[in-house]
Amino acid sequence: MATTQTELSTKDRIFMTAAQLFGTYGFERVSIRQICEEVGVGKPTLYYYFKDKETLLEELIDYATRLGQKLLQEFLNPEDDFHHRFLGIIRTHQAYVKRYPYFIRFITMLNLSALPDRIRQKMVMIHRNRYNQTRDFFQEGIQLGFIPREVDLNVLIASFLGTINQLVFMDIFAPAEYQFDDNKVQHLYQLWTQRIFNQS
Amino acid sequence: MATTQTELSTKDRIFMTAAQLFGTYGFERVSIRQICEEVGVGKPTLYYYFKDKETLLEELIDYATRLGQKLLQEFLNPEDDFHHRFLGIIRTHQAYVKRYPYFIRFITMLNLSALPDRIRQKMVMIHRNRYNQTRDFFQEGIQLGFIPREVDLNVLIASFLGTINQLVFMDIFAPAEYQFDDNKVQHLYQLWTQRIFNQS
Amino acid sequence: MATTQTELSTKDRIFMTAAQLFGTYGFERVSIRQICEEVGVGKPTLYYYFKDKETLLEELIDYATRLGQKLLQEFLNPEDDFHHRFLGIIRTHQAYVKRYPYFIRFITMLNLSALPDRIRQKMVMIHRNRYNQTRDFFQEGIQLGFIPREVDLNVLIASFLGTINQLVFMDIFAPAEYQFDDNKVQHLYQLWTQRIFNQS
Amino acid sequence: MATTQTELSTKDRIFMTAAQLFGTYGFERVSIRQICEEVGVGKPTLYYYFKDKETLLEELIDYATRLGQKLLQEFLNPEDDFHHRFLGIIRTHQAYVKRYPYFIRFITMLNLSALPDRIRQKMVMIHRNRYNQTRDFFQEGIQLGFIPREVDLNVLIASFLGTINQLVFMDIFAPAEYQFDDNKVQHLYQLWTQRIFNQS
DNA sequence: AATGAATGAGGATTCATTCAT
DNA sequence: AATGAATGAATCCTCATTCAT
Repeated sequence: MATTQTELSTKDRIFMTAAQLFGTYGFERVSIRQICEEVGVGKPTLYYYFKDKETLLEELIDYATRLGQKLLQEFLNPEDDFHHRFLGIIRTHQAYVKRYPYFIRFITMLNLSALPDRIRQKMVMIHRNRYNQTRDFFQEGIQLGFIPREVDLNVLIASFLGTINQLVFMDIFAPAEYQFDDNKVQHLYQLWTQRIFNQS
Repeated sequence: MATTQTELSTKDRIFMTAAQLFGTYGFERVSIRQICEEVGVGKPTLYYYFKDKETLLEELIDYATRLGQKLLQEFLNPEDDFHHRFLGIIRTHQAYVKRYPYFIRFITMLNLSALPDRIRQKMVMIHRNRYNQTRDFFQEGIQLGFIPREVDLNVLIASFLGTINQLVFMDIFAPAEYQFDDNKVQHLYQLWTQRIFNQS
Repeated sequence: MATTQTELSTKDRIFMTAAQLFGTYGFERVSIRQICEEVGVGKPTLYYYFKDKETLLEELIDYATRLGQKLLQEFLNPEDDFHHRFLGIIRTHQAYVKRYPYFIRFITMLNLSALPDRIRQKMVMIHRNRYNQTRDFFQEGIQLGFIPREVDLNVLIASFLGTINQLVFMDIFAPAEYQFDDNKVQHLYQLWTQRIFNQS
Repeated sequence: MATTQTELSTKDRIFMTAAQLFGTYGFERVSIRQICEEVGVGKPTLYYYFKDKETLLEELIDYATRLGQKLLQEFLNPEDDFHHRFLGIIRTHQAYVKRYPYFIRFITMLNLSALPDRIRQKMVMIHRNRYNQTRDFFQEGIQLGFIPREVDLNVLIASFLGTINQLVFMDIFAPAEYQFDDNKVQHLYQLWTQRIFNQS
């Protein structure tokens, strides 16, 4: 019995369905029953693979995080110059939106306040890491002279992360009107390199 | 028995407590029982004032929206020049964070995907309005020559809204580290006026 | 609307039904649903009166304990002489069996090993208290010269408590054959006073 | 690979683990999963050896019963005189407690009321047999003149069985304080031979 | 002799909501 | 304006058990 590439194991089907449903309706509004019905298995099957609902969510978050890291490795070459790496970061996010629409939706729609405590703290850590990585990157930009010293670092980070988040959000939210496409990537890149960063 | 300014009616106590709890734990994770226990009334009392949980949420959203509109009127003088109005918009958001921390928390933390349909559509409208208002404002900026024509309007809007959202989010979320204070307002204003907008 | 003496409140009906069912099938084998169906109320009604299943059990134990204490006060006059008090203790147990057959069954059939931890510890305390009270009583008997000094106190206590327990158990268990009746009380009393205790 | 005396077959390991767990937590509170995890095998393995949970329990009971019978044969010599046989019966129980603490715990803690019907009836038979054997023994004692005729036979049986049960219970339950040791055996024997039985 | 994967039935508990008072 | 008592429907989760391998 040959298994084609697109045939998913029961566990993976549960995984994907959960990502989709959590991303669509939110963690609280999706019941175990709903997931199992969608997948076409009994509830105990889900519990065979995942300790509980919270753990399922946690594994999804870990998976989504790993996806992001892989993309980052793909698009961010440490040996590139500052501008190229900046572009790489933007492209990473765009690629996430385009390649894994379910997972970006899932992770974007996760509302901190509506999560169990343990998960909430995990998400806090993830946000913090992203913030710190961005800070380190921009600090290097300052030292390299690409970023004017009078610009407030925190405001700059908020501007970058906020903008990316917003573009992702709009793509997810109203894809008919606002695609996070190459055009947007280019314009965003130009806005920063030609306006915000110093011209060498 | 005199009623001092700080004594709230039962209805208002329910209202405020709900805002606080929804903002802290999310709509789904707060039960009617929890609200009533916090307020110290029986559940039928809540239902005396609000048709159901959804309606309570809706009224909270309306109220939060009205708060925002009032602040906008206070900080945005239509007769001011473009730059001042731009600053006014930033200040409106900052004022919201500082004056009504419960409500900004409540409205920011509302997860689009986790809401009942009717409410969800209401939120969609609110987001859309905010987007359109921002677009109109920037279009005026383009016509007035403050904004370079080669900048993509959608990217610009995403940059502005996303940045503001991010600053609000950080203030709510890690107030010890990232206050949305006057300093941030100034730096954000300078970033846009000195870098992004054209220098006249 | 006159309420006769035998009409029980919903809470009391739940209480009594639970005692009966727990006594008959054991704590674990009785479901909340079963209790509610028997009483004719919905499950949330039970939870309105009792925090959870464990608490219901605990309140039943407390109630059964209080019943026993009341009976002890009725049958054990501290001013009586040693022999009469000894008889009083036996009579207390007999009265429990006859007056509150549901509760004696309930409390007798509670198996230590099959209980939630907290309840288990509570039962341990109850057993210990009963043991200590019996020990104090017999120690007085030793000092008064009714009990020969060469008898081991622990063995004596075990003999007394064990015998009483066995008589109760048999009455509950095979009431058709072994009633814990006045006849049994008399014979037990005579066995101890004429054989085990010293003859003055 | 040599199998030493202490290495148990998988079936025996399941058997012993079940005895221990049932004795500790009660039949109902121990799940098949728990047993299998403790033993380190999958659930189907258990079902390979035992038809179902009820059967497992039944086999355990049979085994425990056989253990008791063997001990009885060891300690009760039919050719001994009445007093020695009486001592033998006490010693049998003591030996059970000391040699097979798991099984005595298991069998003592089995709650009649909380068992499946078939098992319950089996236990009823076991209790009844024990009662009848004790009755036969004491009846012989009456005929032999060791037991005064005015003593009620049922009360006497209840006294003996109840006392033994209580001593076992205390040993199981609070082994630090009340060991069913040789000292207890001696004192119990003396209490009956010197006080309750006739002095020849 | 043993297992990974699956299931139907049922467990305790909580939800938003309502009725009579 | 407020409450005590009650409910149907849903929640997450676990149970004993089985099938194909």
